[in-house]
Amino acid sequence: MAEYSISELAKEFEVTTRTIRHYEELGLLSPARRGQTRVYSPADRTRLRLILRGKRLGLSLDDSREIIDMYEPGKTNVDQLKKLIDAIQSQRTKLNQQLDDISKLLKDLNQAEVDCVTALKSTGRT
Amino acid sequence: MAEYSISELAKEFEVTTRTIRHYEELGLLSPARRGQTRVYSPADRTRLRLILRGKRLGLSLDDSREIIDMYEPGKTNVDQLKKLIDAIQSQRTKLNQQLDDISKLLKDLNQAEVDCVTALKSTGRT
DNA sequence: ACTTACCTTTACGTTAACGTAAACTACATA
DNA sequence: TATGTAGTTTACGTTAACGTAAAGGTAAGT
Repeated sequence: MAEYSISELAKEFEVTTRTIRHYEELGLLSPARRGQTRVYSPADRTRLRLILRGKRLGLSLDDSREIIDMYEPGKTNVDQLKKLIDAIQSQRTKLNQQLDDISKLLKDLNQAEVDCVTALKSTGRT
Repeated sequence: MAEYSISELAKEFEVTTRTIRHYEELGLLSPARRGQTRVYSPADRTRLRLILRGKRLGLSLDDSREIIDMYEPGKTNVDQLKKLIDAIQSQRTKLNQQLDDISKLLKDLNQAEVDCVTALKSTGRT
Protein backbone atom coordinates (compact mmCIF):
# COMPACT_ATOMS: atom_id res chain seq x y z
CA MET A 1 0.00 0.00 0.00
CA ALA A 2 2.23 2.69 -1.35
CA GLU A 3 2.02 6.33 -0.50
CA TYR A 4 3.86 9.40 -1.67
CA SER A 5 4.97 12.73 -0.32
CA ILE A 6 4.29 15.89 -2.24
CA SER A 7 7.92 16.29 -3.19
CA GLU A 8 8.14 12.73 -4.43
CA LEU A 9 5.27 13.33 -6.78
CA ALA A 10 6.71 16.68 -7.78
CA LYS A 11 9.99 15.05 -8.70
CA GLU A 12 8.39 12.16 -10.51
CA PHE A 13 6.20 14.35 -12.69
CA GLU A 14 8.64 17.24 -12.96
CA VAL A 15 6.37 19.88 -11.52
CA THR A 16 6.75 22.03 -8.43
CA THR A 17 5.04 21.34 -5.13
CA ARG A 18 3.29 24.66 -5.60
CA THR A 19 1.68 23.28 -8.72
CA ILE A 20 0.41 20.22 -6.88
CA ARG A 21 -0.98 22.35 -4.08
CA HIS A 22 -2.56 24.58 -6.65
CA TYR A 23 -4.41 21.62 -8.11
CA GLU A 24 -5.67 20.85 -4.66
CA GLU A 25 -6.88 24.43 -4.21
CA LEU A 26 -8.91 23.97 -7.37
CA GLY A 27 -10.36 20.74 -6.06
CA LEU A 28 -8.55 18.43 -8.46
CA LEU A 29 -6.76 16.56 -5.71
CA SER A 30 -7.64 15.91 -2.10
CA PRO A 31 -4.90 13.86 -0.49
CA ALA A 32 -5.10 12.45 3.01
CA ARG A 33 -3.29 14.14 5.83
CA ARG A 34 -0.97 12.84 8.48
CA GLY A 35 -1.15 15.72 10.89
CA GLN A 36 -0.60 18.71 8.67
CA THR A 37 1.31 16.82 6.05
CA ARG A 38 -0.24 15.67 2.80
CA VAL A 39 -0.10 11.96 2.06
CA TYR A 40 -0.82 10.87 -1.50
CA SER A 41 -2.29 7.50 -2.42
CA PRO A 42 -1.71 5.70 -5.71
CA ALA A 43 -5.15 6.94 -6.74
CA ASP A 44 -4.06 10.51 -6.09
CA ARG A 45 -0.98 9.85 -8.16
CA THR A 46 -3.13 8.62 -11.02
CA ARG A 47 -5.28 11.72 -10.83
CA LEU A 48 -2.18 13.85 -11.06
CA ARG A 49 -1.02 11.91 -14.08
CA LEU A 50 -4.37 12.50 -15.74
CA ILE A 51 -4.27 16.20 -14.97
CA LEU A 52 -0.86 16.58 -16.55
CA ARG A 53 -1.87 14.56 -19.56
CA GLY A 54 -4.81 16.87 -19.99
CA LYS A 55 -2.49 19.83 -19.76
CA ARG A 56 -0.31 18.51 -22.53
CA LEU A 57 -3.44 18.29 -24.63
CA GLY A 58 -4.28 21.90 -23.96
CA LEU A 59 -7.17 21.24 -21.60
CA SER A 60 -7.91 23.71 -18.86
CA LEU A 61 -7.74 22.46 -15.31
CA ASP A 62 -11.50 22.75 -15.13
CA ASP A 63 -11.85 20.55 -18.19
CA SER A 64 -9.52 18.05 -16.62
CA ARG A 65 -11.52 17.98 -13.46
CA GLU A 66 -14.65 17.21 -15.46
CA ILE A 67 -12.95 14.36 -17.24
CA ILE A 68 -11.36 12.97 -14.12
CA ASP A 69 -14.65 13.01 -12.29
CA MET A 70 -15.98 10.73 -15.01
CA TYR A 71 -13.80 7.95 -13.74
CA GLU A 72 -15.39 8.05 -10.31
CA PRO A 73 -18.00 5.30 -10.03
CA GLY A 74 -20.10 7.06 -7.39
CA LYS A 75 -22.55 8.60 -9.88
CA THR A 76 -25.89 7.07 -9.06
CA ASN A 77 -28.26 9.50 -10.75
CA VAL A 78 -29.45 8.60 -14.23
CA ASP A 79 -29.38 12.19 -15.46
CA GLN A 80 -25.82 12.48 -14.20
CA LEU A 81 -24.84 9.41 -16.16
CA LYS A 82 -26.42 10.72 -19.33
CA LYS A 83 -24.65 14.01 -18.88
CA LEU A 84 -21.40 12.13 -18.47
CA ILE A 85 -21.92 10.18 -21.65
CA ASP A 86 -22.54 13.43 -23.47
CA ALA A 87 -19.40 14.91 -22.00
CA ILE A 88 -17.44 11.87 -23.08
CA GLN A 89 -18.75 12.20 -26.61
CA SER A 90 -17.86 15.86 -26.67
CA GLN A 91 -14.35 15.16 -25.47
CA ARG A 92 -14.00 12.48 -28.10
CA THR A 93 -14.97 14.96 -30.77
CA LYS A 94 -12.39 17.39 -29.55
CA LEU A 95 -9.70 14.73 -29.45
CA ASN A 96 -10.49 13.63 -32.97
CA GLN A 97 -10.14 17.22 -34.09
CA GLN A 98 -6.75 17.25 -32.41
CA LEU A 99 -5.75 14.07 -34.17
CA ASP A 100 -6.62 15.72 -37.45
CA ASP A 101 -4.66 18.83 -36.51
CA ILE A 102 -1.65 16.78 -35.55
CA SER A 103 -1.60 14.75 -38.72
CA LYS A 104 -1.77 17.95 -40.74
CA LEU A 105 0.97 19.55 -38.71
CA LEU A 106 3.17 16.50 -39.09
CA LYS A 107 2.63 16.65 -42.82
CA ASP A 108 3.61 20.31 -42.80
CA LEU A 109 6.68 19.54 -40.74
CA ASN A 110 7.71 16.87 -43.22
CA GLN A 111 7.38 19.33 -46.06
CA ALA A 112 9.31 21.96 -44.14
CA GLU A 113 12.07 19.46 -43.52
CA VAL A 114 12.25 18.51 -47.16
CA ASP A 115 12.50 22.18 -48.04
CA CYS A 116 15.28 22.64 -45.52
CA VAL A 117 17.28 19.71 -46.78
CA THR A 118 16.85 20.85 -50.35
CA ALA A 119 18.02 24.29 -49.41
CA LEU A 120 21.01 22.83 -47.61
CA LYS A 121 22.03 20.83 -50.67
CA SER A 122 21.80 23.77 -52.99
CA THR A 123 23.83 25.77 -50.50
CA GLY A 124 26.46 23.07 -50.54
CA ARG A 125 26.86 23.43 -54.29
CA THR A 126 26.95 27.22 -54.53
CA MET B 1 -6.14 37.26 -56.40
CA ALA B 2 -8.39 37.16 -53.39
CA GLU B 3 -8.09 39.37 -50.37
CA TYR B 4 -9.91 39.54 -47.06
CA SER B 5 -10.94 42.13 -44.52
CA ILE B 6 -10.24 41.59 -40.87
CA SER B 7 -13.86 40.93 -40.07
CA GLU B 8 -14.16 38.40 -42.88
CA LEU B 9 -11.31 36.41 -41.42
CA ALA B 10 -12.71 36.85 -37.94
CA LYS B 11 -16.04 35.43 -39.04
CA GLU B 12 -14.50 32.58 -41.01
CA PHE B 13 -12.32 31.40 -38.15
CA GLU B 14 -14.70 32.34 -35.37
CA VAL B 15 -12.36 34.66 -33.54
CA THR B 16 -12.66 38.37 -32.75
CA THR B 17 -10.94 41.09 -34.70
CA ARG B 18 -9.14 41.93 -31.49
CA THR B 19 -7.58 38.48 -31.55
CA ILE B 20 -6.33 38.95 -35.10
CA ARG B 21 -4.87 42.33 -34.28
CA HIS B 22 -3.29 40.80 -31.22
CA TYR B 23 -1.51 38.26 -33.39
CA GLU B 24 -0.21 41.10 -35.47
CA GLU B 25 1.06 42.89 -32.36
CA LEU B 26 3.03 39.77 -31.55
CA GLY B 27 4.44 39.67 -35.06
CA LEU B 28 2.57 36.60 -36.22
CA LEU B 29 0.78 38.41 -39.00
CA SER B 30 1.72 41.45 -41.04
CA PRO B 31 -1.03 42.18 -43.53
CA ALA B 32 -0.79 44.84 -46.19
CA ARG B 33 -2.53 48.15 -45.73
CA ARG B 34 -4.83 50.12 -47.95
CA GLY B 35 -4.58 53.47 -46.23
CA GLN B 36 -5.12 52.61 -42.61
CA THR B 37 -7.09 49.50 -43.30
CA ARG B 38 -5.62 46.03 -43.10
CA VAL B 39 -5.83 43.89 -46.21
CA TYR B 40 -5.19 40.17 -45.82
CA SER B 41 -3.80 37.97 -48.57
CA PRO B 42 -4.46 34.23 -48.93
CA ALA B 43 -1.01 33.70 -47.42
CA ASP B 44 -2.03 35.74 -44.38
CA ARG B 45 -5.16 33.64 -44.15
CA THR B 46 -3.07 30.47 -44.19
CA ARG B 47 -0.86 31.82 -41.44
CA LEU B 48 -3.92 32.53 -39.34
CA ARG B 49 -5.17 29.03 -39.94
CA LEU B 50 -1.83 27.65 -38.77
CA ILE B 51 -1.85 29.81 -35.67
CA LEU B 52 -5.27 28.59 -34.68
CA ARG B 53 -4.34 25.00 -35.38
CA GLY B 54 -1.38 25.45 -33.09
CA LYS B 55 -3.66 26.88 -30.44
CA ARG B 56 -5.90 23.84 -30.56
CA LEU B 57 -2.78 21.77 -29.97
CA GLY B 58 -1.90 23.80 -26.92
CA LEU B 59 1.03 25.64 -28.47
CA SER B 60 1.85 29.11 -27.27
CA LEU B 61 1.72 31.89 -29.82
CA ASP B 62 5.49 32.10 -29.66
CA ASP B 63 5.75 28.42 -30.48
CA SER B 64 3.39 28.92 -33.37
CA ARG B 65 5.46 31.75 -34.70
CA GLU B 66 8.52 29.53 -34.67
CA ILE B 67 6.74 26.81 -36.57
CA ILE B 68 5.18 29.17 -39.05
CA ASP B 69 8.49 30.77 -39.78
CA MET B 70 9.74 27.35 -40.79
CA TYR B 71 7.52 27.48 -43.84
CA GLU B 72 9.19 30.63 -45.11
CA PRO B 73 11.76 29.72 -47.74
CA GLY B 74 13.91 32.78 -47.23
CA LYS B 75 16.36 31.06 -44.88
CA THR B 76 19.66 31.13 -46.68
CA ASN B 77 22.08 30.53 -43.81
CA VAL B 78 23.23 26.96 -43.26
CA ASP B 79 23.20 27.25 -39.47
CA GLN B 80 19.67 28.61 -39.67
CA LEU B 81 18.61 25.62 -41.71
CA LYS B 82 20.16 23.18 -39.27
CA LYS B 83 18.48 24.91 -36.41
CA LEU B 84 15.20 24.63 -38.24
CA ILE B 85 15.66 20.92 -38.79
CA ASP B 86 16.31 20.52 -35.10
CA ALA B 87 13.20 22.52 -34.29
CA ILE B 88 11.18 20.35 -36.63
CA GLN B 89 12.45 17.22 -34.97
CA SER B 90 11.64 18.61 -31.56
CA GLN B 91 8.14 19.51 -32.62
CA ARG B 92 7.71 16.04 -34.06
CA THR B 93 8.69 14.55 -30.73
CA LYS B 94 6.17 16.70 -28.95
CA LEU B 95 3.43 15.79 -31.38
CA ASN B 96 4.14 12.10 -31.01
CA GLN B 97 3.85 12.51 -27.27
CA GLN B 98 0.49 14.14 -27.85
CA LEU B 99 -0.62 11.29 -30.06
CA ASP B 100 0.25 8.93 -27.25
CA ASP B 101 -1.64 11.06 -24.76
CA ILE B 102 -4.68 11.19 -26.95
CA SER B 103 -4.81 7.47 -27.57
CA LYS B 104 -4.59 6.88 -23.84
CA LEU B 105 -7.27 9.43 -23.12
CA LEU B 106 -9.54 7.92 -25.75
CA LYS B 107 -9.05 4.55 -24.14
CA ASP B 108 -9.95 6.03 -20.76
CA LEU B 109 -13.01 7.67 -22.24
CA ASN B 110 -14.13 4.35 -23.69
CA GLN B 111 -13.78 2.72 -20.31
CA ALA B 112 -15.64 5.55 -18.63
CA GLU B 113 -18.44 5.18 -21.13
CA VAL B 114 -18.67 1.47 -20.56
CA ASP B 115 -18.87 2.11 -16.83
CA CYS B 116 -21.62 4.66 -17.39
CA VAL B 117 -23.70 2.37 -19.54
CA THR B 118 -23.27 -0.47 -17.07
CA ALA B 119 -24.36 1.79 -14.26
CA LEU B 120 -27.36 2.91 -16.28
CA LYS B 121 -28.47 -0.67 -16.88
CA SER B 122 -28.22 -1.63 -13.26
CA THR B 123 -30.20 1.48 -12.37
CA GLY B 124 -32.88 0.42 -14.80
CA ARG B 125 -33.35 -2.89 -13.01
CA THR B 126 -33.39 -1.66 -9.44
C1' DA C 1 -26.76 65.92 -43.39
C1' DC C 2 -27.41 61.78 -40.61
C1' DT C 3 -27.22 57.14 -39.51
C1' DT C 4 -25.06 52.70 -40.12
C1' DA C 5 -21.37 49.77 -40.64
C1' DC C 6 -16.92 49.13 -40.89
C1' DC C 7 -12.28 50.32 -39.83
C1' DT C 8 -8.48 52.40 -36.75
C1' DT C 9 -5.33 53.24 -32.30
C1' DT C 10 -4.58 53.50 -27.35
C1' DA C 11 -4.88 51.69 -23.10
C1' DC C 12 -6.52 49.65 -19.03
C1' DG C 13 -8.92 45.16 -17.26
C1' DT C 14 -9.32 40.12 -16.74
C1' DT C 15 -8.53 35.09 -16.21
C1' DA C 16 -5.76 30.93 -15.75
C1' DA C 17 -1.97 28.82 -13.94
C1' DC C 18 1.12 29.07 -11.47
C1' DG C 19 5.83 31.76 -9.28
C1' DT C 20 7.83 33.66 -5.37
C1' DA C 21 8.54 35.24 -0.87
C1' DA C 22 7.60 35.38 4.03
C1' DA C 23 6.96 33.29 8.25
C1' DC C 24 6.19 29.21 10.72
C1' DT C 25 6.50 23.99 12.40
C1' DA C 26 8.58 19.49 13.00
C1' DC C 27 12.05 16.07 12.71
C1' DA C 28 16.75 14.37 12.09
C1' DT C 29 21.52 14.83 12.41
C1' DA C 30 26.37 16.75 13.14
C1' DT D 1 22.26 23.04 20.31
C1' DA D 2 22.43 24.55 15.84
C1' DT D 3 21.84 23.46 11.10
C1' DG D 4 19.41 21.43 7.67
C1' DT D 5 15.66 19.38 5.18
C1' DA D 6 10.86 18.91 4.24
C1' DG D 7 6.59 20.20 5.23
C1' DT D 8 2.78 24.02 6.04
C1' DT D 9 -0.27 28.53 5.16
C1' DT D 10 -0.98 33.16 3.45
C1' DA D 11 -0.67 36.37 0.13
C1' DC D 12 1.00 39.25 -3.40
C1' DG D 13 3.31 39.02 -8.24
C1' DT D 14 3.61 37.54 -13.09
C1' DT D 15 2.73 36.05 -17.89
C1' DA D 16 -0.11 34.89 -21.85
C1' DA D 17 -3.92 35.80 -24.48
C1' DC D 18 -6.95 38.24 -25.20
C1' DG D 19 -11.61 41.41 -23.50
C1' DT D 20 -13.46 45.75 -23.26
C1' DA D 21 -14.11 50.42 -23.47
C1' DA D 22 -13.04 55.03 -25.38
C1' DA D 23 -12.45 58.07 -29.05
C1' DG D 24 -12.15 58.75 -33.49
C1' DG D 25 -11.78 58.24 -39.16
C1' DT D 26 -14.25 56.87 -43.68
C1' DA D 27 -17.42 55.40 -47.08
C1' DA D 28 -22.28 53.85 -48.36
C1' DG D 29 -26.95 54.45 -48.17
C1' DT D 30 -31.40 57.33 -47.12
